[in-house]
Amino acid sequence: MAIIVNLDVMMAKRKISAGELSDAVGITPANLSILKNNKAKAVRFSTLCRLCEVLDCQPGDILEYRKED
Amino acid sequence: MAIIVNLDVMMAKRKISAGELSDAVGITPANLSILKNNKAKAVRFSTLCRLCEVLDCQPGDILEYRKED
DNA sequence: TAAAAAATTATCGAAAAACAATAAATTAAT
DNA sequence: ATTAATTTATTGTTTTTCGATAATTTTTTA
Repeated sequence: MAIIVNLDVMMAKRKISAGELSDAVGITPANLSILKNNKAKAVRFSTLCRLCEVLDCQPGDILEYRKED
Repeated sequence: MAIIVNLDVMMAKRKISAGELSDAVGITPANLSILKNNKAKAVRFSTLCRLCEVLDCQPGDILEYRKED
């Protein structure tokens, strides 16, 4: 029962590295890593917005609700 | 260029009112209203999680990235 | 159409969490 | 083995949620 952040799939599709993504989005590599590895407890819409913009995708491509766990 | 929170569609599908939803999710009606009317600047995953649980849906059913605006 | 109910907006304070900056540690790539 | 990239950790600042509450507005109902 958790929200899963899955950036890896879209990053692979767009062939973009964590460093490039953090740079394009405008957050530090450290903070992207926290988000990417499900250590974050919230997201600002401004950040989610930039992620969707750079990755050209929807929030649903990044966020998933899981019942188990 | 913004993240749109659209709870109305799923609320209509589940035939649940704002009052009932805020009650089931465990947040005040005031805070649900802020979220529901795009006045929030972030969401905690714990809140998004409970919304998905109660509405039996995915984050993508609630959050949308819009290029225009 | 008047009264009641529901929803929205506003304000305050407190707790939570993002985020930058930085450095250290780990992992991956060359 | 070296180098580069990523992850983890720490600290301090700023942002924002969220509860509580009240006032206002909108919607529903009698």
